[in-house]
Amino acid sequence: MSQEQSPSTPRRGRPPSEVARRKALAAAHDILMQEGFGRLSIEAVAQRSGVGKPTIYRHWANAGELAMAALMAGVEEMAASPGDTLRASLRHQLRNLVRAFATTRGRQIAMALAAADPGSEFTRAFRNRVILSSREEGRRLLARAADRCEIAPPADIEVLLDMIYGPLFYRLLVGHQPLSETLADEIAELSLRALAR
Amino acid sequence: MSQEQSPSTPRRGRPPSEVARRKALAAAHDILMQEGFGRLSIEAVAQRSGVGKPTIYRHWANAGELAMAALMAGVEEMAASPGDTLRASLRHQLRNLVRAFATTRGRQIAMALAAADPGSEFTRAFRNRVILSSREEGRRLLARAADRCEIAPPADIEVLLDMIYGPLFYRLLVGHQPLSETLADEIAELSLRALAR
Amino acid sequence: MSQEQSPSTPRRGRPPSEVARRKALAAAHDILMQEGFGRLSIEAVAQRSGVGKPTIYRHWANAGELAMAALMAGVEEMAASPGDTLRASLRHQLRNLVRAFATTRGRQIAMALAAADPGSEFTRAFRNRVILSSREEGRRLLARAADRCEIAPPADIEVLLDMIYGPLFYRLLVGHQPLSETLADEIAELSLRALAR
Amino acid sequence: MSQEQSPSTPRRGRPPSEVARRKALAAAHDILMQEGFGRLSIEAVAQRSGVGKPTIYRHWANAGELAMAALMAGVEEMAASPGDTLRASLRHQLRNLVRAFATTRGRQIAMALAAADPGSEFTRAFRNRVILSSREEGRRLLARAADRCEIAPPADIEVLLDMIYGPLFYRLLVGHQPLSETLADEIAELSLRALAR
DNA sequence: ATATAAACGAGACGGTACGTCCCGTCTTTCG
DNA sequence: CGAAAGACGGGACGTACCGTCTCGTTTATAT
Repeated sequence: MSQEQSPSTPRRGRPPSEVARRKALAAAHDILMQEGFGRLSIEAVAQRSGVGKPTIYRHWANAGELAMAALMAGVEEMAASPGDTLRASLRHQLRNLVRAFATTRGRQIAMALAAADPGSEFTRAFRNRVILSSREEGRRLLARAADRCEIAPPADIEVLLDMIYGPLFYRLLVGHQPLSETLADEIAELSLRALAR
Repeated sequence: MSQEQSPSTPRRGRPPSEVARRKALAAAHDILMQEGFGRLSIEAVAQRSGVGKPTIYRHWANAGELAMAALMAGVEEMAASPGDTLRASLRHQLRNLVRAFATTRGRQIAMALAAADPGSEFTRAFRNRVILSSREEGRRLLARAADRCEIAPPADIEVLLDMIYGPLFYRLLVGHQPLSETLADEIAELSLRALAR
Repeated sequence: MSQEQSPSTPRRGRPPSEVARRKALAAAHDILMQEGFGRLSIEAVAQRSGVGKPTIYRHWANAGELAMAALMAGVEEMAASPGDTLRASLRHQLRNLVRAFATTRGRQIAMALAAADPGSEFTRAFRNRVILSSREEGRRLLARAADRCEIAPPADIEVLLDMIYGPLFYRLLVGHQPLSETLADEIAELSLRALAR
Repeated sequence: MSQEQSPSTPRRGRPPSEVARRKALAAAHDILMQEGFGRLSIEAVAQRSGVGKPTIYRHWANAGELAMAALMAGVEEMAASPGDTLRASLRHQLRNLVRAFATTRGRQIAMALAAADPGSEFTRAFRNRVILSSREEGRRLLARAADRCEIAPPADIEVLLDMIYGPLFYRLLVGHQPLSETLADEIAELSLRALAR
């Protein structure tokens, strides 16, 4: 993995393919952050990274996939949200999410998702890892709270989850209101009220 | 339609052709429905409509704006949702929305919005007319219900509105669950529970 | 009082504006001198002169004709070349021609002629007034010299004239040698030698 | 970068396709002959030849250069003009030239030259190969004749050459007289008279 | 005096072509 | 062999002008 190279002979031998892959991803990420999704082209990535276009096409089918790959790379799996009560852990998770998405990257993630071929395998992976992982974490939080008899088991947990996590993407996409900590706290509050026995 | 002339504008020269504008919009709409947002190019619209490219550019700055205009044109202002109770009228509105967005046009609307320049005047108009008009109608419904003392005045109405209308766009964009009537009904139910005094 | 009418037309309505015609010509001339023949467009002339495009098209059929008109306007009919002998008058005329064509306008004249529709009435007029008038003057000079018995009447005067005036356009168009006074003098000299009895 | 290879074979990457180049040239030539210089557009050449526009622009900077290249391609270097005397060889060469230029191609050559950027490298090459090569051949003929003591060495050979070859382009461009064999013969005759000792 | 009518400027129209960018594919050379 | 470099046929971009066509506005006669 780490092909240590002597600094005096930088271009000796053929660079490993993993290096090319990473250079392409890094260049794609830079372009996304600096110029936006609309300016991300295979051509530009090849030029900026020094990786050949055919090599890029060997890894990703089109610019959309490359964008999703670049955006996925930077996402660390959201750690389980700590907290003694459902309120506390939900608040904690939502605040993290708001912080994560109220950035340039957040906007690019939404655009990449909207532009992606909805049926593609790659899109599904991106959706699960980047968009729906928090929703699944939320499902676990609710299940644990129900186990603790902190709440009644919700009738339609899918809709409830969408009401918790949907507003974030709604605001991110539509932009009528900012992604703020208040939003996170208030969603947690209202969700709990809807679950009150 | 409106023959009113701005009194300040003397309007020299040949006036823009309403016919050309409509032909371009119709062609754009057809392409969106038949081939999708990604295939909507000014070139294709010009060819299909018989309208010259410069004329199209005189009306819209790029393909995104043209798409939004075409999608906006078909949207009739959502009529005030009837119903004696908040529950009834909210259910009615949400079912209408679900029906409206669970279509090809719905998907195209989401993609157009995601791809649009967020700061543009045109984007703002599209957002307000197509995306946020239902949200404003919901605000009116809630206000009337509070007036009738049917519910307590909600603490943070903005977040509540996002929890009502956000899930629709969340599902539309992410596609993890279908836009169904059950969703509409369940959102209405849970929202009311969160508002219970 | 004066019931005088043009015999052919009663001339109702507003007469064509001589001012507009002149403004267009002046603007065309300026563009030719400053930017060259290739940049002369009806659009640019309309913009620079403040004259409407249709008005320009009422006077000239295309940019080429307008260019020729503008170039013709500045050409004063070459006065009869003075001189006691053929040598003197030919030298005088050729020096004048060299001076006239070794300018920006000279180059534009050649380009306008090359680009013009060879069969057009306008082109013929331009050719006769701007290009061939000097050749006709040369014909007169030769005839007069023959009358004076200064030279023998040339066998093929057309070819001789082309050998006198052709080199100017050859150098103008091809640019392999400059248009200089030496050229003028040498042409006169060699022509006389060819005519020596 | 410092490891610059020998200039003979430095070529990395896919080499330019000679086939594409030739197809473009052939299409350009056809258009010139059938429709004329004014109708030669890069677009039309791309369409007719099946070569992509960017590929055409990789070879030639604009339609003018492409036209010159197409016109140059068909010109076989004028073989040395045979003949025992200067009169014979000059006559022979001029008759060939007249025949070569009294065609559609001849007219297109004149127009291409007039429209070309006079300073461009390409224009210079065209001028030398197509326009001035005959003039250089004429210089050689005259030098040889002077060596043979057939004529006196001319005082200003440049002007003499222009008087020999200028009339052809003069007639070609202005069109007041046809390019005929008589012209060729008469030019030869008059030139010799001017050179008579 | 007041129509009437022609020419005016402005400017939008359907087009053609421009020259550029990027697509995704393909050759070729090199390490 | 795999990866770089880079040309290829394509297609769309957004712009410049083309030459034509309304518009509403002068400007001159002809009623």
